[in-house]
Amino acid sequence: MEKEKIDKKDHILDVAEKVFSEHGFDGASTRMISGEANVNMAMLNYYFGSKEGLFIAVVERKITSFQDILINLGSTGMSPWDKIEQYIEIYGDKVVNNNCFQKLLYRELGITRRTELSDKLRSILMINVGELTKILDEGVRLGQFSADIDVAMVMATLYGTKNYIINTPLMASTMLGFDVQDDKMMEEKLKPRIKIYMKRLLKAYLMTDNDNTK
Amino acid sequence: MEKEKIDKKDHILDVAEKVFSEHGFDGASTRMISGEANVNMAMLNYYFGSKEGLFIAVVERKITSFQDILINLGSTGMSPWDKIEQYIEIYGDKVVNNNCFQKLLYRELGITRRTELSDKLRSILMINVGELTKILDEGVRLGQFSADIDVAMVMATLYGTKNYIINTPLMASTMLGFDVQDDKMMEEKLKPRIKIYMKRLLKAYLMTDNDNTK
DNA sequence: CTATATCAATCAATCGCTTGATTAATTTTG
DNA sequence: CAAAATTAATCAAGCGATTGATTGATATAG
Repeated sequence: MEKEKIDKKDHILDVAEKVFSEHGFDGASTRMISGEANVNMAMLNYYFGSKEGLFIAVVERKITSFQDILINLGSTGMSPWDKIEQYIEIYGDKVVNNNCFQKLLYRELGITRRTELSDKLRSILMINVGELTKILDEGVRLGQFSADIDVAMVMATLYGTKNYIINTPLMASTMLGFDVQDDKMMEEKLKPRIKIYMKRLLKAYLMTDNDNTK
Repeated sequence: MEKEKIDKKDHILDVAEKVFSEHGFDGASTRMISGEANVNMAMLNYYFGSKEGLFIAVVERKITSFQDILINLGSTGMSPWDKIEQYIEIYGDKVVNNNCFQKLLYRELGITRRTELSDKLRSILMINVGELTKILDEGVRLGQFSADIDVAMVMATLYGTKNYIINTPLMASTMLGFDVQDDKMMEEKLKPRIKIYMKRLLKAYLMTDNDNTK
């Protein structure tokens, strides 16, 4: 029973994650979620207290899977650039596998209100940001990266490029020429392409001397 | 009177654009909009038919201002790279001035349903995409850009980097070290920084030979 | 020049419906 | 039996939308 309870809660969270990511927090109704999960509507409140509680539970379940990805990366003996490549590898995989969560994460992060929730979401993402900053700064300090790189903007590019593809799949599919929402395509075509591209893009930017002729 | 009528509709559209971008389509209520615009709720339906009609009106009002930005760019005698630089200049300005619209545009574009609306939004954006593709292809053809660039991904980077900053201002502000939502900061610091960064980033990627050692 | 008719604009009131949440009763479990 | 889990029924609140009445300006008619 204890096991079943957990499984049931987990099942609800799976469904909620999907519905939230498809319709947004406001667009998704508790009836939608309970209906799709085949549970009574009252169970959502019974387990999670409220709709917002359910949403937070969805988010918090993912935290751990994101927290410890990059912690160890900083302490290895790799060169800064190798760390970046490794980061892109890990990040590329994570993105594809959790794209539905990523979508919901960044959509709600854009909403102006909901400060309590936004703070929680932001703190999760900031872990990755901080780790990446350290790597980039180290690269500059060691003279392996160009001295005048814009660290903050590099991260905006890394996260932004991924978000653009994940969050506006209809645009991305038209541009790329295949359906980025299709799981098979995603795994076989999108994932490697993102990785190759991001590596080349960052390598060119980080390791090219930018003469300031202007 | 005729003038006042137009101004009133325009005023409603201004308010609606702001409220929609802050709360999303579902999160914004017609009462919110009519209240903030100081008009009777029924006026929204009287003028625009429905909530969705109002939303579409907000979007369509912007179309023209986006359509003809880049049309002429393709037909000038400039080199592909100069066109790209010019594109970044124009795009950078547009972004800052219409960031609230951009936000609402991409948020709703991410929603899976709403096909009618998404199609309209997508068609607007595709105009820019097509123009930029032509420029990049031309650069490759003329041998000024590296032959193995990923055109689609370059565009995802261009649009995605901007979107990341605009759509997740709380993240971007933390990373950049100043409030990207502040109009003054936006104009004086963000705008030039985006332009400089994007030019360097694209220049490095487009004009660096990418050896495929792997 | 009045008087009448027409029309877009505006309003308060209210419609039917959905929302998130709660209740009280029932079933399941240990 | 007692506790936990589950259910159907119900709640007030808020939603988008519609209604019928009213306004004031303009056009028409006598």
